[in-house]
Amino acid sequence: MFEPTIKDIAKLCGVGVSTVSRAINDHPDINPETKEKIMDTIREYGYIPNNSARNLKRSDAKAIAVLIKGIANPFFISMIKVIEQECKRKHYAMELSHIEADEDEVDVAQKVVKEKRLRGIIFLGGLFSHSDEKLKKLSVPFVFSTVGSIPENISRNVYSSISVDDRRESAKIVEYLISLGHTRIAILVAEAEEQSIGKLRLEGYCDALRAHGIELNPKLICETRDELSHFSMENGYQSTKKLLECGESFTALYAVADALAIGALRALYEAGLRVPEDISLAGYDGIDMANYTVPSLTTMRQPVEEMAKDTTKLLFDIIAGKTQHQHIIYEAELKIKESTKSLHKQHTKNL
Amino acid sequence: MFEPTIKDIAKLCGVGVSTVSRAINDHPDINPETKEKIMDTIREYGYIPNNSARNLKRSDAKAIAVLIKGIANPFFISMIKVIEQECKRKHYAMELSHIEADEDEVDVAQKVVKEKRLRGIIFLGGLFSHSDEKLKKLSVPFVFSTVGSIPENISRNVYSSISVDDRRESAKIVEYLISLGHTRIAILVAEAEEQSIGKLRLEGYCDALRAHGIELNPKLICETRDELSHFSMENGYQSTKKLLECGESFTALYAVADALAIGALRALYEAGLRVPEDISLAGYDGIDMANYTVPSLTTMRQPVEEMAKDTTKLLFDIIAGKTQHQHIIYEAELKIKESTKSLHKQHTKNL
DNA sequence: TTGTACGCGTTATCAT
DNA sequence: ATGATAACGCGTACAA
Repeated sequence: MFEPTIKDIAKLCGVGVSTVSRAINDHPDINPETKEKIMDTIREYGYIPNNSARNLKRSDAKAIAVLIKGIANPFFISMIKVIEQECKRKHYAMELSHIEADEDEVDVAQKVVKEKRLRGIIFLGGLFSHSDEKLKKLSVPFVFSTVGSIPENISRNVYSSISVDDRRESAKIVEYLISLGHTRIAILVAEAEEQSIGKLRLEGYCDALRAHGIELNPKLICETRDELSHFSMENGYQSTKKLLECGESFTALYAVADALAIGALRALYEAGLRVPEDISLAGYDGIDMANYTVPSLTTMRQPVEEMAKDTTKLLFDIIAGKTQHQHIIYEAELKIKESTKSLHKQHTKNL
Repeated sequence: MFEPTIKDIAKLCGVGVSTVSRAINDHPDINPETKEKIMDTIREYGYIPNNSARNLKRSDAKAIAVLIKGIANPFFISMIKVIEQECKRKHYAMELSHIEADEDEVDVAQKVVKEKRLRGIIFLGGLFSHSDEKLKKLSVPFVFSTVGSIPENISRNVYSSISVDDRRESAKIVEYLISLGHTRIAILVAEAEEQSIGKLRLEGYCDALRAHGIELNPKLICETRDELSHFSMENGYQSTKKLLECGESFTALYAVADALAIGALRALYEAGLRVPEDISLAGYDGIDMANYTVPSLTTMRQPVEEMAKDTTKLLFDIIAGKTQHQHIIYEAELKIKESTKSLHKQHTKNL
């Protein structure tokens, strides 16, 4: 297969390479006829400009990159869609790139920037415990957006961030359970490592109990199995079974992710327990599916679309020099659905 | 911010550029001491090789690309994971790229190949109605893998494909419903355009009914709403409501995707209909979630992991010249769960 | 073992 | 309006 270059096309048309270049890139200073002839032969021979060569020359590319850590997260999918739309509106190209779990996001970012000459970066997911020094090496502005953890040591001037305060929001939903009269509240928590979102949500749970003088019962803290992927339904299912087997009684179960809650729902059903009559169940995230389970799931909804939109807008504003770096924290929204019930008799009807 | 090039590093170390190049690329013919010194200064100055320049020189990159059309599809996520693993095992790099709905996959593929000098391509999703002529322009082998439609006009020598015969498998699950004694079987179908997977699955439904002499009732064919995204739970929910409102009676409902079925499950529940006592419900796809609904969902499971694995293996084999192009068609697996029930009284206990 | 010099395919600058 | 040519940053043949 013959792969023509710009030179070949030039020769074929009997013109210089620069003329061909002008034709390709819609430059104004070219004779329409020449251009047409060139475009014809380009089509005929199936010429495709080499992007590497282009990027090599280019110093600026009216494009941004979105770097995702953890592509399995359904949140990111919906965020990407929104970001994509926003980029289109601004006539920016969007380069999507996937970072492996063991890769360093900043390193990858640097490479991509060099390669594609981008104007900015959006980080989706991943923890962000990088040193300021390292972050400063990134020559383009970037926004760290996550439905997940809020970074510590915020370096206000080095980058922007869009996040939800997991610990605080997690406490809120536990407070809600407490307000319903629950005191024996079990928690299903995955990946409780330092700085992880699981850990943060667990801390929120502890905060809420403490604030209401409810003693922490370690037996009610169910750390999900590490072999299974975090935040999977399977994991929620298995862990709930384990929790039930241990025999400690509880009236409410809080799963730190909706996916876990959905697995839990099934496990409770199989154990003959009715939700919410026997056990109240609450999730966290606000994924679409939570609306369709039977019973539908009480959860904390993270404003994903809004966050994605603002992330993009913020990045473009920074690129345009319209604003400094910002750190925006969103509130999640308590969505009360069918899976939770008050223990106070007089309230029963309202739920 | 100073962005050093290979020349800068060379100067800094007092060596030639080729020596630096050798150091970077782990060439054997270099003095270990020189190499160490070079690597040190590289670290110190934060030098990052420019990938565009590299790709420009390179003629072959021990890498493949995965081009996804429709990133929202949860299947692809699990397929990507598997493909990624396989690539790692073979020490191949994997370039993930996302094709927009309105983009031409072959065009994108050509660009990516030129840019990255890849050895092969995996197409995930998308219809594949490209002319042979166009396909031949792709200079590297490619495998078209889909849980979805099986391409017409198979050009056996131009490319490979891995697929499931949607029409046939769809007929199977309808046959199963028929075998349970159902004759008034409604279908929830999305995106019934020509050649789409929705259409194919609908045809399978028609095939099965016809084969059993059951007359097609147009009122029981519920085309989901186009405004909503295809195959979403919301769509399944809304469409089922519409179907129920139209008043036509049926004993079984077949949703051409599990996501639709999950929405349907909720709609049926809200209408006071019990599954499977009042209505049997069947899905298609075999997504993870189908196991956790209450009741769990009878569905046709597509062997996603296996397909992904074989897709990768096939591509590597073709690259290595070990095999010709192949067209493999997988069977889906009927997973009988709680959502379907026999109408024959004597069988009730078995379900 | 190391350095020099060329070329990869393109765009931009400068003449013409 | 068009063509020649110099970069862009890197790998590599070849010479040393």
